[in-house]
Amino acid sequence: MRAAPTILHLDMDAFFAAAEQASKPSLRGKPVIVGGLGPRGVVATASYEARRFGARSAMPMAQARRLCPNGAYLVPRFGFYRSISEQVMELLGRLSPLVEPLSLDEAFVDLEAGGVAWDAQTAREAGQKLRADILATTGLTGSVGLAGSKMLAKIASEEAKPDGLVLIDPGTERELLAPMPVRTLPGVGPATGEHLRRAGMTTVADLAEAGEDELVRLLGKAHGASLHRMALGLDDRPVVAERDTKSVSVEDTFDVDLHDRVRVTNEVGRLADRCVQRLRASGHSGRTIVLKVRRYDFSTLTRSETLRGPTDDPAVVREAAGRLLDSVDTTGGVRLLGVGVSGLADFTQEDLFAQAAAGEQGAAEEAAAEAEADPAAPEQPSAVDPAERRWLAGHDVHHREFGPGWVQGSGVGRVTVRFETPLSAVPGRVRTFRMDDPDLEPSEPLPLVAGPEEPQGPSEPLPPLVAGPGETEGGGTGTGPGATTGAVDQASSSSPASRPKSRSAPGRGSGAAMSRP
DNA sequence: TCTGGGGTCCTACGCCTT
DNA sequence: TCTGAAGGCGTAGGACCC
Repeated sequence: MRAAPTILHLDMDAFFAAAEQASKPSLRGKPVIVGGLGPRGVVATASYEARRFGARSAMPMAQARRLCPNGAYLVPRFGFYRSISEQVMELLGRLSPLVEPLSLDEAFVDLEAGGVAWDAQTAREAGQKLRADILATTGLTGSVGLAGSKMLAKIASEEAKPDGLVLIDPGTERELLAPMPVRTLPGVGPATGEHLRRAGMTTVADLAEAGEDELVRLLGKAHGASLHRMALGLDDRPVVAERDTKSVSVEDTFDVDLHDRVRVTNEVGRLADRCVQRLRASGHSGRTIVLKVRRYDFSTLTRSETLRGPTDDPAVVREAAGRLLDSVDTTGGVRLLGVGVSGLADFTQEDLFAQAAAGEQGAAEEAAAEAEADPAAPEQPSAVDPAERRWLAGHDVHHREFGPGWVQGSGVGRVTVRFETPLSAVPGRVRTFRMDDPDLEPSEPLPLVAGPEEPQGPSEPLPPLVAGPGETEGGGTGTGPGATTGAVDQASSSSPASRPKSRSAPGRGSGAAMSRP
């Protein structure tokens, strides 16, 4: 196989954290951790500075705080990240009609289909231009992998991180893959990795040598066969521009386990309503209702029910979810509940039987439920006082007197704001206000880079502020109940050039198969 | 002070139909 | 008419990914 390396994989570097650093000059060069800040939150993204302390994605937030006590801890702002992602995807769309987004910060592009690359040289040029365009448009860096297949392009972009480009020369794939750990291959997670390790296979070469039959015996037909092909460097999966949604679901983990059955029932109803809202927003209806329950001991079970026809009726979904809940024992406590709909259709085929079952509860109840459903709630599942909910760590605000800034911390009736914008040359000043200060309002994120005709942001620190009661220089009100972020000023800065992420030695120095420009 | 949220895919099993 | 095989469907759970 000597396919030209015209499959491009783009991976934005520490995307959420990098976006926050670009948005907040005072956080640049400092450890930033984005994720759930509740007692059961986990890390979504850690900046490279934070990774030097050991913070990693999917790590419990409490553990990250122990490892990196001086980091800045922020809640995700998905709307903000989505707007940046759209800019990036638009740049990818200029390269080819075949763009396959994997998430907000990752995508495959078939450069050959777009006619912008046909060999290693032209692919490399397209990749370099893309990285420059992304930096100019968003102010953020992305890493690019180029290879003849999706699997290898992804491995290449991983090797390129951060802020690099790696191209895998055709014909070198097997030699390159051989010494790599089995976990390098897509589809090999902790469980499969351990399974293979017990069978004596730790490298990709071990998988290739084991043969397809042995892998099928160990892992099953589909997984075993595909893994063997991957181990040989064979991957002919095409770049697919559009994928149909298969299911829609919502779930909440509660800060404290729920024991009250009535509360559990109410939460399931609330989740069902939220699920239907998203189902409708996506233009779908669905036949199969799924209830997910994670119990106090982290054991998870699902129950599902398939209706006679697809529905997007909240009352029908609520009823089905309620019936499913009836078959689940929740004594002992529930830490997570979820409601999903699968078996999607593009239209609503009214299920007369289900409608009839809904009975007279009908419209009034539905209207009440929809009114209750809080569109702002999804990113903040736990019930908090509305006055506090407005001041989530990291979110943008505007003060009538002091201008734009962001919430550095909140708690005990106060909110601490740092007044700076993405274009500020130096970190801005910090000031603390009462949570109900009428001059302070939430605001939309500001652009990360100056547009051609946009006015520059303050290039100097804001004028000295008269120190008022509660003013802090040190940052967040990280103590007391409800505190949502920690101070960052004491954090040691780190070199942006550092490469904190551990890199697998195999593959590097195993011949010149990979090349960084 | 362990372990989020939103997905996809695969496997296994029982039941039902052909 | 009975029986067994094959296959589709519904259900439940596990693994993986970002």
